[in-house]
Amino acid sequence: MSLRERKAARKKEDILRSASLVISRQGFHNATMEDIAAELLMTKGSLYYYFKNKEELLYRCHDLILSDAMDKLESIYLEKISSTEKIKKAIKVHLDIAIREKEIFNLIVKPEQLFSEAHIESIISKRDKYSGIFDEIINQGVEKGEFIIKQKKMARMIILGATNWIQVWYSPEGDFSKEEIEEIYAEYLLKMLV
Amino acid sequence: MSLRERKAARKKEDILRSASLVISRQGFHNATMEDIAAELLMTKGSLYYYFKNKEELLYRCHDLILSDAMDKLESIYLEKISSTEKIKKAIKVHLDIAIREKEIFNLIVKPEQLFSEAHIESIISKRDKYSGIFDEIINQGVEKGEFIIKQKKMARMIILGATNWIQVWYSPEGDFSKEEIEEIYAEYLLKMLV
Amino acid sequence: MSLRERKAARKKEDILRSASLVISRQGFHNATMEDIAAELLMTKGSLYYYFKNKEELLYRCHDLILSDAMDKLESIYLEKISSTEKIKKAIKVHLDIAIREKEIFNLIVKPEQLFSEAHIESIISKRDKYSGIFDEIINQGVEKGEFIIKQKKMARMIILGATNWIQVWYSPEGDFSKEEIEEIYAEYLLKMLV
Amino acid sequence: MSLRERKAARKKEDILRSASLVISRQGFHNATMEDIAAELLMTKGSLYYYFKNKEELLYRCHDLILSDAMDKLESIYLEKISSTEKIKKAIKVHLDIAIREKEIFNLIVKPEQLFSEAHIESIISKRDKYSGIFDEIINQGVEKGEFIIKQKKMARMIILGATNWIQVWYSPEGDFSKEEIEEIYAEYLLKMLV
DNA sequence: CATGAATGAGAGTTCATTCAT
DNA sequence: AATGAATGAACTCTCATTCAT
Repeated sequence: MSLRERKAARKKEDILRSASLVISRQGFHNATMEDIAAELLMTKGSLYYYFKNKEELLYRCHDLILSDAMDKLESIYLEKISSTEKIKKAIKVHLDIAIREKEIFNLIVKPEQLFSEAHIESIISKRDKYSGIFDEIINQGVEKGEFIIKQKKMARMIILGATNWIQVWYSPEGDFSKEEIEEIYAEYLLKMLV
Repeated sequence: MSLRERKAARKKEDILRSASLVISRQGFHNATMEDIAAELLMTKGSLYYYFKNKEELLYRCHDLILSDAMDKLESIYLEKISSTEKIKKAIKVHLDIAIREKEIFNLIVKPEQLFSEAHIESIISKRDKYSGIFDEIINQGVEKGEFIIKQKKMARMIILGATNWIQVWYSPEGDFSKEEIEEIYAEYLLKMLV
Repeated sequence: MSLRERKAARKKEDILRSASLVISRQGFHNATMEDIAAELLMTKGSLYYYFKNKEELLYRCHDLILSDAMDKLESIYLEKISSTEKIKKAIKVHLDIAIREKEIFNLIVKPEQLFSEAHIESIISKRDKYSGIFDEIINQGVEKGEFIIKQKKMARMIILGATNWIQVWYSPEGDFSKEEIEEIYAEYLLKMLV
Repeated sequence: MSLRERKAARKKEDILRSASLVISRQGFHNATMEDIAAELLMTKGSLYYYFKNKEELLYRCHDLILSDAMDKLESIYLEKISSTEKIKKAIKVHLDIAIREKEIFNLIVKPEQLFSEAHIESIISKRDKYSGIFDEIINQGVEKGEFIIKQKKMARMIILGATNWIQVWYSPEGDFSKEEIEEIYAEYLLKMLV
């Protein structure tokens, strides 16, 4: 990759970061291209130099965060620790991202309302892959006898639902630190599995 | 209430129902005033006779559903049954509404993005009141020794998060009936409390 | 048709007329929706109440003029006169329209550049039908021995080309009146056929 | 002319050729500076080194082709052949260019829509000069008794109109070869003059 | 010389809202 | 009470043009 290309790649990332920020603040539907550009002191026209349209930009945004989440989750999955530890760590990581990227994470919820067919498939498949790791961890735990749960899919849904919800109420100024919250969530959700 | 007023009240309800329907189908951001009117074979201009603007309409819509949920929840709260039974019933009722009114329920999640300051306070207070009943049920359970849980608020958050999330994946064509799902959810979430 | 509908139909026609005018003045590519609306003292948004988008509006515009031309041409075709008279009259009518609706007539030339697949077929078929009447007149003339020409299609092309071209140079202030020009064109082009 | 200047001149020609190509393919209104540059594997910014803006480029493009046509037409005019032969040759040459440079030739039709006042005069004067040669040929033919036609200007208009029109329908895959078409056109249009 | 990047004006389109009838 | 019609602001997107490097 040449210097030029690296610069362009960096700029693209900057834009995605800016987009994430604006979206987190205003929600996607209220985030205009102008807003996103303004955040970077650019003009909206310039965005189109890097992304062919708004959907593409949003898609990349979404993809970036989901990929990042995937990486973290996968490396937990590969660790040599008990399933109990794995699910706890997974919950914490998921909470962490859900707090940081709240709006983007919401895109994962209803991609149909925002993305056209061109992207929807890829998004859903990535989302399923992500959930799949949770399933795997739960499966292993059940096999090893660490977890006692019959409806494994449902348990995963409960876990993801509960953790995603955190965006709604979490505030850095709250009574508990992020770490404390993560610890409690992990502990409580684990009670459900054992 | 005069006949005329009763007629108008009835019409307002019709509109709210129609709005709920359209919003559930398309999401709010994709539900135009025209869509809502069309559902009732009206024209969008007429809606403004009953509601002063779109936000007002959406607010009433939201309010209606939340009030309905409140009523159901309160009557459960007042029943003479164990806290365990109460929380189970509450979870089931909440799931029921979340499934039926998925899009409207989303409004509860982030009212700031849609509602202006005129309504936001009322919405949040109603939402808090609703959550408060869950808190009460949990509190009573703990006091009576039915539940063993320290972070009661957090537990409530987990319960509401998990149940709200159901809209994302529930489909009438799925492997489980709505009743089965409700049963499993109630059972699993209860494990967390005891 | 109710009064309302008649009014709306009339308005649509007004818009088409306005569009024709603006297009004649500025060419389609330079005719914006705003220009067209301004001609009628409307705002561009209103146009969308009557036509779903610019292409649709342009298509209707084009269709109106071509249909009108068709009617005139067909009635000439059905007259009980010699082929010589018919082709003369046809040429005059065509010149007449070409002068009046110069830009719109140009649409007939290159529909591909402006219309999407939704309309292109209908346009081409109408255009072909129009040319077809010229062909018929020529055919009949040849059969009856009035015309002596081998390449009938080519002759038709020459006639239409020559007459369409008139938009380029005709001016009401020129040396000849429109009627004189039509007479001369008809006479000269006829020489080619006999 | 220095080496540098010669190089620049050559490049300018390349650009004009490329522009002609792109315009022929897409029409001017759909031919962007980017398209033209891409054809030469350049970036659009570079075009501005050679031409001060798009209009200038288009003007030169147009000028090049018209000058070329002029040259060919003039040399025919100077040949020692009958007026009949001259007009035939002129028609064929004109058809040839009209087919090859269809879109550019269209510019000749309505320069007002594309060119600003800075160029319009020069374009019209060149166009008139071009037409003037046709007039001259016709004049000579009439003087020599080869042609019998009163409205000479009108006859020239018919000829140019008919021949320009060929762009609309000519296709290399058609029933007739280009040469056959040219022959027929020349023959038929001549019938009008004699 | 050439390019990558940025700009800004303007286009088409959507939609909540208003209002005379 | 209801509607048809009109409006205007906001949005996405395009593209000729500029300019530092």
